[in-house]
Amino acid sequence: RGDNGMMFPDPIVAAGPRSLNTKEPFLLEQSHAHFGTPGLLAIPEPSSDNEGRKLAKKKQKRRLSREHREDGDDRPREHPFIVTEPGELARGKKNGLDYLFDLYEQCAKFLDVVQQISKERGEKCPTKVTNQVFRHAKLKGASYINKPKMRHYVHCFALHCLDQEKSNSLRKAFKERGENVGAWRQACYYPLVEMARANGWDIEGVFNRNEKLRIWYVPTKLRQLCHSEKSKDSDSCSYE
Amino acid sequence: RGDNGMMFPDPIVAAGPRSLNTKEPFLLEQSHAHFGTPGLLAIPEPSSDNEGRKLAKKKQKRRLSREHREDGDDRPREHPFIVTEPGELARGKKNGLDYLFDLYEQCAKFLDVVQQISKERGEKCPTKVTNQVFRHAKLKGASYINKPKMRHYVHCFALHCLDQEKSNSLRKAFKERGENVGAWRQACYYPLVEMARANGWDIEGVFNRNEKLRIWYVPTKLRQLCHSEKSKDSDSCSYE
DNA sequence: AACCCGGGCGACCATCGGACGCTGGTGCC
DNA sequence: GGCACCAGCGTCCGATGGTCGCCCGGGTT
Repeated sequence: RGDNGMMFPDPIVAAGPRSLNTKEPFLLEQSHAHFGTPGLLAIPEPSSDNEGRKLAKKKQKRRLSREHREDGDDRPREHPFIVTEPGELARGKKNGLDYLFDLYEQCAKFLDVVQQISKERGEKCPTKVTNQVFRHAKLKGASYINKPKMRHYVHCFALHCLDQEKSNSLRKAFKERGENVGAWRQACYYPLVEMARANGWDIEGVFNRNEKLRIWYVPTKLRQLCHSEKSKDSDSCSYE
Repeated sequence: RGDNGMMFPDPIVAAGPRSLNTKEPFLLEQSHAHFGTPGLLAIPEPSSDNEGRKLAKKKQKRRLSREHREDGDDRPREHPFIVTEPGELARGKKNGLDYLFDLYEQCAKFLDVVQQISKERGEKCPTKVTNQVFRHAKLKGASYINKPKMRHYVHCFALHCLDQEKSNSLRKAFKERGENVGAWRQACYYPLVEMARANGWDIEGVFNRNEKLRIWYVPTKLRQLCHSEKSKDSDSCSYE
């Protein structure tokens, strides 16, 4: 279970020092100034502004941003994932699946931090990995984490959490066959659908019952897959 | 506890038959045509369109809508609430607080229906009273239910759920003093803040632990109130 | 009838969850 | 070096939660 050695290539600083981080309010002083008697109702903090958000000049058709990238922060994209078996380090300019799954753990940690902060500030406390968490991760320098990527592989991580055994053998099989990441990713759906079937088709519940999965939204595709399989089942024994 | 007699004026049809409801897909046929082997992945239902949504020509600056209301559906606004004591029927063109609280029960029933439907369709299942629920209520003819109103009085309903006793006496007191609804509404915050204090300031938890409250979002104002009261507390015994 | 108080709820807004597809990195020949 | 493949993730989109304040109903004078 303790598979968190230094087997990962990328700059995993995981919530490193509050580096290049402009304007983090971070528990800005704001109490200490209680107003009059009905002060209970005189709520201050009008612009609590959850962690540095953008909102700056966003309507200027950011169409152009792609071409010339004037500024110097031109981060190269992450290396693509390849199918690796458990414990295997990816060779060349690739990332392995252990690293992929570690990203999910990192997100969980970022969520913890965000929850802590929002609790201290008396704000709504997220129970899932939300935009806010991705924003926070980026702010803390984990620029290699982003929403589309994490959402893309959620169900793969789900299989990894729910049936380590099956997940591992699937990885091995697909690696041997020389399949690409896309194929492996697709294949991860099937065992999960079976798991849902065994649990009365309550895929939401399957996620929620698992400590690490609870914080991830059930992917639409997986939910739909479960739904159509369920319909297929009840079709064959029609008029139940 | 069984305060659901026919003491309410409005047309409570509550979730009537699937009436004037254009294009309800409702479990549209879509299996039966399993594609090739990887057919499990060929998900149809591209436009599931959760219950009749509007989206029609919305960007035509509906600024003008208020003036002339051309069409005939000019529904008059609901009668204002007045402070009534438990069991008291409001006189004149007013609505009483028992009726207000009944509205919350009706929303709960609408949520049930929406959950049932979304489960049948294999869609995301709401756990709270969302926009979708309000939309459904309107669709079913409960046009007297609307989001701003329900959100406005949530904390009053919360007090009613969590401490019937205190809620009742507050109503009596404010009625006697001839206070208006706004004043009563404001007063409802204080007992709730005390309840939060007694529960480690976890107002979210207080809501979630109550069967009927669980489905309502904690109002921002209440959360902020709890937060500033908590800070006030820890201030006085500084450096704890 | 005229006035003013107070509150119902239409309409708006920032942000959210979700998804597509362009761009360009990568390995192979 | 050139090319074809494929996947990372910037960017967009409809819908959401949340709120403000306009408009007008209603009681009073």
